Amino acid sequence: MSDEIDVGRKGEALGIYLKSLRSGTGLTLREVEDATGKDVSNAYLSQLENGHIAKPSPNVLHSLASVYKVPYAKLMERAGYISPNARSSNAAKHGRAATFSIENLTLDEEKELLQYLSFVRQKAKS
Amino acid sequence: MSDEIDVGRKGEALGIYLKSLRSGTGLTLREVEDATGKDVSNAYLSQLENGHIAKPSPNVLHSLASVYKVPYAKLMERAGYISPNARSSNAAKHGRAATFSIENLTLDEEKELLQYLSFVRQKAKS
DNA sequence: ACTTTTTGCTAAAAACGTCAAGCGCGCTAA
DNA sequence: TTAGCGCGCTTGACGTTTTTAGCAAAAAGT
Repeated sequence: MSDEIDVGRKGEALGIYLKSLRSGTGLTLREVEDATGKDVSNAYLSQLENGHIAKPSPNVLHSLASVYKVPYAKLMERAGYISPNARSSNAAKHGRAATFSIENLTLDEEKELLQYLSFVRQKAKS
Repeated sequence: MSDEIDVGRKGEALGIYLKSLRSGTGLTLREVEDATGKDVSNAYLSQLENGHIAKPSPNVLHSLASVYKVPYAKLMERAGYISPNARSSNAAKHGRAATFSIENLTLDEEKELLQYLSFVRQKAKS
């Protein structure tokens, strides 16, 4: 269909956002690579910023989010992992069986989880 | 498009749990396959995690339980083999600060939370 | 000027997760 | 029994992500 070198399109929004974040800090690609502890290579980050990757893995997004100091969920949203107004058709609650594997949480994990939950629910309101 | 996730239905709870367990260890599908001694193929594990398998065989669950170092009965329970209340005291498995107020989660919220937890845990490694 | 280093970037290969197709085994019905 | 269906499970792909190795141009020394 149509042409060929139609860059990203999907990852374009994410890419531009990432690029703006980086230039906001003045860091180079390799400096960001180091800042993530080699979690994200400079080459890969370049592909990311230019929209060549549609859906980077959440791990990558998490690393970048902490480097740029933006909420992880924001990057997740731009990458299309969570729909901005994902009020699930499935409004049914099943409160009782929520005794999930959310035992064995560290304090930090619990904190981050609740933070993330509030984000999700805030989204759902809209 | 359409990252709609209404798959499985039955194996959904088990699948998400398995997925969170795996990314908790940072292993890949093929690495888990090797870890089980080729007991569980990577493709099958993928189907498992995505809820495409209603009732995996107990020996598969047993292999995975030993790889992930979780009680075998727990996986059996999630797979629907044994009733949830047929377990010993729920007092404290690991004594962590685990109080989590997730009484009224929707199914989708619960799913997203567990996924997010996976990422957090994988990130926290090393 | 001429090196040397650093920057952003890219092509190719590797690794990843998942899908499609099929095999095998237990079931159920006649 | 035998024929068929259903479903767990494997194998072999396919498309995407991520790594590796390096490129040309700009920057910085000398």
